[in-house]
Amino acid sequence: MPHDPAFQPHDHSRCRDSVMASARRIAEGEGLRLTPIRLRVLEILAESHRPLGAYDVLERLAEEGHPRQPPLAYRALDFLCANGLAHRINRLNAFTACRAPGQVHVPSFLICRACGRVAEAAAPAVARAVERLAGDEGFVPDPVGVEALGLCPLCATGEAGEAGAPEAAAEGRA
Amino acid sequence: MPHDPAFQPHDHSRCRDSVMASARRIAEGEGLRLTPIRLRVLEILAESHRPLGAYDVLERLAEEGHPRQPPLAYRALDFLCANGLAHRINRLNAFTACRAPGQVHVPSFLICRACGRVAEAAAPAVARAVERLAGDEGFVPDPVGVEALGLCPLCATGEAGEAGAPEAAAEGRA
DNA sequence: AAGATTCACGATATGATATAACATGTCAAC
DNA sequence: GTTGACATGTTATATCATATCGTGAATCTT
Repeated sequence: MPHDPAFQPHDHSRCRDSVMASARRIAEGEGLRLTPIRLRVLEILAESHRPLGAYDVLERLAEEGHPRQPPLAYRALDFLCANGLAHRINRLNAFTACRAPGQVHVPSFLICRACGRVAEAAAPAVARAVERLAGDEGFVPDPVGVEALGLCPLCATGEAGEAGAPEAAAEGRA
Repeated sequence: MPHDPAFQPHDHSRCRDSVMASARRIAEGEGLRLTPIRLRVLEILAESHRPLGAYDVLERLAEEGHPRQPPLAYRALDFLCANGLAHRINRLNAFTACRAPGQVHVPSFLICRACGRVAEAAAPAVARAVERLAGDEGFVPDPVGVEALGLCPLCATGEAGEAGAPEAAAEGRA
């Protein structure tokens, strides 16, 4: 049972640092321009295992002295998503840092509807199942991920209280 | 190769009628109140194989003399979705009539990014793959469907022109 | 180094999607 | 015929996203 760190207590600063290090490495390799704002936005996303809305990100930026203008956040988020450093979760209109940049290209998400945390996983079996389904219809699918709502291990067992884990209040959108 | 009707030329009035008949049957069976507005909204959705935004629906209602107030559309859409007569496609912020009400409870969608048409299919293999993935994490998923973007048979082969099928202009959002 | 090019960012405005809140109407049960 | 449940009317606002144009900094070219 390889519990995803997102659903276990752990040291956030470590996974944030790991995300940032990967991002820098990848940006270097691909010649991406990781400007201060883009870096900071990625860091903001990486500091939480809960997806953040564009306006949540904007709010943080504003607190740090940036102008409170939506394009500021959307541009950075679009850039990060386009380059595989972050993902958009349509179901939530929200964004999350990619936890395995450069590796997982078609992420699936497990979204806890109680505490809001999200785990990212490669799900080749899901993609295969979709391709089989699509093939029957003559449909040619782009790479497919899935956004699965449900209960994370902590909330399912009530260990952490379903209303939200201790870190909930401090960590982004409820 | 059981091509989905959504991706083949066919008589829309027939599938609309079939959807409406099923809806009435189900509503009767479950004691749902299919009011005129709800019926009309379902019919509007059923007349197209392209999903419609809430404001598209609202526009049609307005043309028919209803007030142009968002809650009018959202209430009907929410009702239809809650009772399995329509589905929301998060990826598009749009709605589509359920093509198999009472049968498919966890629909997957094949969304053509060229012509905008959407086919609905049961995809138990997808759900199983997600459940397996989730199980590894101790995550308990709600029933899962997938919203797969790609090219439908017509657009993939260029048979119908990728800019949109003949019916495109007449039928809802581009 | 000067000029050209590219692209990130600043700034304003607006568009698109969705819901809160409260009032009114309708119908059926009792 | 009153009550209660629920659908709808109405106003206002919240939330999410993009168009557009100007400015400035970095890089490229010569």
